[in-house]
Amino acid sequence: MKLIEREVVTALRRHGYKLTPQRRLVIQTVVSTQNHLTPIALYERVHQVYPNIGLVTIYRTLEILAKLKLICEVHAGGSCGSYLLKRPLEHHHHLICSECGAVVDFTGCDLSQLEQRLSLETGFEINDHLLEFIGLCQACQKEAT
Amino acid sequence: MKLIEREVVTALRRHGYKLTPQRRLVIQTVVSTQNHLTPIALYERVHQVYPNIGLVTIYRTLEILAKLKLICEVHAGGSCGSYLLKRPLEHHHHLICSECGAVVDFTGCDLSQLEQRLSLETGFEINDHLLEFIGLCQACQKEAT
DNA sequence: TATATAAATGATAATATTTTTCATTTAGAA
DNA sequence: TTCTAAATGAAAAATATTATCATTTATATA
Repeated sequence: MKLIEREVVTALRRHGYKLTPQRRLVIQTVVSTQNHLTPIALYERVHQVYPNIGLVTIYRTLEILAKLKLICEVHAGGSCGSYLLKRPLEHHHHLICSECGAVVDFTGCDLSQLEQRLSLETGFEINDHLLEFIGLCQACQKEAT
Repeated sequence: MKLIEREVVTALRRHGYKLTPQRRLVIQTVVSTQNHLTPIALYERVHQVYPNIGLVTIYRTLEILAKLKLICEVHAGGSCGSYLLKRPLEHHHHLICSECGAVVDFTGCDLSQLEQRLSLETGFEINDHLLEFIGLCQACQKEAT
């Protein structure tokens, strides 16, 4: 089992959730893809290994993983409602390929200065932000030629 | 008619779309709110003035306005599928109140340096980005006390 | 290891959202 | 004013998500 998979499993159990074969499979599938997946895409993959699984179980598992902040939702390029493993641990953002859905994480974007400026200018109490870049990954650039 | 409303109307006609009373009302409604609106919220408002309008017309009008880039979609804080007038003209971003849905536009965030860095590091060809801040507007902060 | 129990599952139905279809109406050009 | 392509609204269809509930199962504990 991958280290990161074990971390997810551990987090689940620490919060009192049972580790069923279905959940294990969903986690394995999410861990082993770099792409963002919709619940249905995830279902299709898991279904091939475990044909008896219900789509509801996917939704429920995603809900738990989201609550525990083990996955992130992506939005850019019409991808709302797609999820992606949150490769721990720090605050990070995503660079998304509009063609194949591959996601690269990045850190080191300091928005705090901007945040402070906006707070001052608008009086908002800023709690969170959403930053995504969208483009073509190297592989998809080559294919496009 | 507000200046900005006229601009939207003009853009519609320039692209060969007819200006129906329904479309005019949808536009008026979008122009006159600072909040982001779901198709259904928009429908409810327009419906009060024009009870005969169909929800489909809302969807179709939003589709056109989005295609002409006259409105923006917002995402942060579970607001996917909500729209907002694109107050012209420059590239800008949004600061969204999670309580009341009010949106404040801001410019002057230069991501191009970061974009360049990411391009170099990852080989991505970056085409677009999504940046939103979410928080509480002044009014909602006061109410919360 | 066997048992008890609360939690999880999957089938089904219910809800919600968005799109399609199509007959009728209408904006705007001629 | 007339004509025609475009737009509308009603209805149905397609999608996506959530709720209900009887059955099964993971796991704590005897």
